[in-house]
Amino acid sequence: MFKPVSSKPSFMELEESIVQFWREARAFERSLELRQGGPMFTLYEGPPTANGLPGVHHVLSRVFKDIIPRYKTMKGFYCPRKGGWDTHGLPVELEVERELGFKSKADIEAYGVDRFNARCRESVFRYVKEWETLTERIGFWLDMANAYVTLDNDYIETVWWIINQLWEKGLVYQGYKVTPHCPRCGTSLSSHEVALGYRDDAVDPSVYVKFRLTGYDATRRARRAFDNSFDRLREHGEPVYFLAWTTTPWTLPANTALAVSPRATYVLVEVDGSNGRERLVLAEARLSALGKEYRELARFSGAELVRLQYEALFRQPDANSAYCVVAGDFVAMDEGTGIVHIAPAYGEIDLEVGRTEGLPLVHTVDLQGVVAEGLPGGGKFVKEADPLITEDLQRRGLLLRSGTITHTYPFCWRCSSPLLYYAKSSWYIQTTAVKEELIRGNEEIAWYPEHIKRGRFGDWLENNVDWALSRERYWGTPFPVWRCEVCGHQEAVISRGELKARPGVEGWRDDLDLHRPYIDAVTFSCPQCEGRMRRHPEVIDCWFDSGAMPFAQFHYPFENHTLVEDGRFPADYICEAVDQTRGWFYSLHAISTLIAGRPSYRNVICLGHILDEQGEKMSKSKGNVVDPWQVINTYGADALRWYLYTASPAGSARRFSLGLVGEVVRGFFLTLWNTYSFFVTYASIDGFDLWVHAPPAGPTAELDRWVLSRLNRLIAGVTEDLDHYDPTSAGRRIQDFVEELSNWYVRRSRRRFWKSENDADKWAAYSTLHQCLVTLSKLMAPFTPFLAEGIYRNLVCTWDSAAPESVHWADFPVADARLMDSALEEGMSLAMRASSLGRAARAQAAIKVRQPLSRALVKARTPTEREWLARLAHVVADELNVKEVAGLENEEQVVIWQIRPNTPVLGPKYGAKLREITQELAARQPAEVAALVRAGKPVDMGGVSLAPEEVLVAPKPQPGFAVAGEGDYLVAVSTDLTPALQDEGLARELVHLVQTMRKKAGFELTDRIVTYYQGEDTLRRVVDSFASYIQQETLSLRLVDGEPPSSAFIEQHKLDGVPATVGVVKQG
RNA sequence: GGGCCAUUAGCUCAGGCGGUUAGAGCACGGUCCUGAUAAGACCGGGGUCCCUGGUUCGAGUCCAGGAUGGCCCA
Repeated sequence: MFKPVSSKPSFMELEESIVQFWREARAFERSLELRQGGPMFTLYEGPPTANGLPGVHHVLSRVFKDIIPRYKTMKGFYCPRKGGWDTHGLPVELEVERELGFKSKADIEAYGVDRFNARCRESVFRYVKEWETLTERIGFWLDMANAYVTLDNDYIETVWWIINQLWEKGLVYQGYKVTPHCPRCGTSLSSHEVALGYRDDAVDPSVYVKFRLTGYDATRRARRAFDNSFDRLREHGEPVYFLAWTTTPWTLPANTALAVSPRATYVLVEVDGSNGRERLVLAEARLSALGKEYRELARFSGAELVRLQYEALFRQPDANSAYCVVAGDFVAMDEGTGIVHIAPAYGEIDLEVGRTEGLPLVHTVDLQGVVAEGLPGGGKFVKEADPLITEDLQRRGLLLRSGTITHTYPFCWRCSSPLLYYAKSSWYIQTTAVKEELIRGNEEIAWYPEHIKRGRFGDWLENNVDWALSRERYWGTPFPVWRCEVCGHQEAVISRGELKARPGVEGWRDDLDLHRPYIDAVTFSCPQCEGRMRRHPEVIDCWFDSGAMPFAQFHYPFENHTLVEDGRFPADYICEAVDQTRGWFYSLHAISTLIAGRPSYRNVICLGHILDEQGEKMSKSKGNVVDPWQVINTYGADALRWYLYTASPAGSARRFSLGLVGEVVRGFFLTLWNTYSFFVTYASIDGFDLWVHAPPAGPTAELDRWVLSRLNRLIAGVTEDLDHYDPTSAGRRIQDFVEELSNWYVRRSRRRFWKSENDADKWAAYSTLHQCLVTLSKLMAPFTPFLAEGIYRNLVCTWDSAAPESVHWADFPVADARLMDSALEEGMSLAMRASSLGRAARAQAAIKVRQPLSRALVKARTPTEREWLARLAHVVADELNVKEVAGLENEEQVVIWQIRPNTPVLGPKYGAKLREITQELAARQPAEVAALVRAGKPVDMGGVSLAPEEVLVAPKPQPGFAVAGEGDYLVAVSTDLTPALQDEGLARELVHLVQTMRKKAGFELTDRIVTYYQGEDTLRRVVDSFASYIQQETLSLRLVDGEPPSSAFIEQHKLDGVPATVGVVKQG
């Protein structure tokens, strides 16, 4: 019937055999086919890049992606899951560059863009086999055979279509913007890339520079208001300098303005300088920046300084432009001098100021970060030029002081070059145009954990800036805008077909790879003049690729144009780690809002990161990465999955180590497995047959009704949790149930399984346990698909040929409210507590449980509890090995309250009087004092009133009892041993001994034996009076008083001090 | 510098709306139980509930400020 189950399972072997079964049975495909026609449930796979090996953090997101569709499938949904691979982007290029030993873009050009991109294309699938193997082994059901690939021409074509749509709406523009630029990689970095490279310990120069006051811009200066500030500044002597501060001296040659806070107070001070006394202007709040003594000469508001002019630090080609002071609300008073140096080419705010003030934009550094010739440090990289520029200023007396500062500064996350904020022309998508829609759409998305919605993601949307789309690189989706080299006319191409059909097209082939350099060669005639249209050479941000996947994975709208109507858009569920808030979560949201005007996903689990044992982020550079295979090969994929689901909530960072996964196996899997193995073993021995023995009308035994009530409550709880995308709570519930099932239901039911009569009660027990285990396998199927499958197939498919062959094809259990009985559950919980306290009482009296006792008394709190106690008395009696369980009305029956003064408290308070109080207290009626104290009332002692905490009350068992209490509960066991009880104890001792010997002798569970014994009269008497009990328990056909044959397994023992020789012999 | 999250026993984590003596598992020590169990039961040691202040009759829980860590943004 059931296949035998080892009590020492190898989860690895089980899992591998199930991988095999799934392959042969096409289990995943069938699970889809069976639900075809059901409501659609869509998962979007956030595509990984296969140019590196998968780590534990990838397993984390993959198993969380897996569990929800598995659950939904069992709930009747049709859940196709299309895989995907992300293949473009700077990281890929950098990896290849490193392999080739390249140092700059020039190396790539020299090597050949075609060869370079070919290597990129190869590298992104380098580990695809490893990814596929691991994906299958961890039980992530995903259609990898039809995975989308971002480098496919079809995929690129959809991206082109999207950009064309935005182009037509006027949302794509080219603008000057200051972007974080990597001088080595030669490209701008997206904000999410910049975020990867901040360092808190960047050491940079800190220089205080003097700008010499020369005059004021009379043309634009309001005549009456401030016309005397120039004179007032000069009246104490010249020269006068504005003092500004910077950490990037290399930007000083590009300075075209100084900014002050219009509302702040500025002061003119006199200090000792390199050339004697000199006069400086700076904010009053920043006087400490001088670092030396000063004498205040005059005060000005910031507004009074506006439009004053100063001498450029370095001679510039257009030095006739005004170098003047401007007002800026951004000027802060927590660092620097309150006067901010403005270089519009090298700062975001600077550029903005330049725009509003009409300042010239001067580039003094090229895109490789090399300073222009003719300037100090000319021909050198900016960081090498910094000290040379500083020295030059020093020599010319324009430096107040210089030093270094340790602060936070961004570096290129891949090559570690310091990023330069650099104004250059770039393509943008005007996402700010749909900011309100982005925010409104976010309201429709359910985030888990919820705080991400209004917090991290919501804030990000509130602070939305236009998406910098273009990258001056090679390996990426080519930017689909062509420009006429004669008249400058520009167009965004929609598709391959449209491009091919352009008049005068050259360089086109039907099998053209749309990547660079091939697409660069495609030109066509300008529709507006005689010129030729050439493509802008940029590629696009690879985040745009990933965000385009809802459409591009189906080559929409060129194919699958019904995907919105048929439910493939939007996704019901996506899941990635929290770092994707600004990555994929955003790119998906932005693109679908721009294109479809609505969000592309309804539910998101946003995972926390995996940390190592020390709580540090796992990273290759730290070398603390745990290889998932090590975990799988030690404990199995299900153990890893279970740990990831249940150890901490999905959104929390979780510490990870091999040992923690091991605890899952020991604490949970083995408990479940042993219950399962127990069932199979005994059901097989007894010939339990569900067709014949399952009770027709459901269980009647209290224990069965109890466990089924618990089971149905579990089903309801797990369903609710999973409906709310909370596998963690669901898993913990399951864990708690398994604990109860094993340590209460099975333990309490052992007698029922072992008894020799095959009555209805026995079959009910088997049937109930079977039902629990099968239901558990279904509940656990989304969590631990292998273990669940193994248990299910053995418990169901072995006898029911009509049942689904895989648990993953089965329906998820539905809770039956009629089977839930909360009163019974509470009653049983009381029985458990009484048993636990009773055992504690026995332990206190040092009487082992094997020794029967006459009775236990239990004090309950309410009449209802007393009633339940009466009904479940047999359970408690059996558990405690007592003949009778009765209610306890009056505690004094079993307990004497001992009263002591709390001397450490009373001593300091009453001093010498304490002796008197002690005597008086001893004279009082203990029960009366105890009642007062336990009720929290003071004890009045003629003149002195003792507070409850000043009197210690300790229960002491009455002679003949042992007690244990907790809260208002109290359990007492009678410790009086009658000769009859002692004999029975001895009988049980003997049974235990024989059982142990059977085990030692290596007998099978069902072997019948003959037991020989030799000893004193006591022994003989006990064996005689308990013969049938002993025979039944030990499966002894006969109990023989006499010497065992030499073939017997024989041991000498002392049973409660009574010497005995016992032998056991197997009987055929 | 700003935002979000976290901080409870050696470790991993629970602790709806504020309520009396703050819990579980693992680990540790002891005792017991066991013919399903690699398990289980009982007892014990182990706590500044991150800190400070506030609200309240009462704060692990609410509020403010701060510290530390993680993530994100600058």
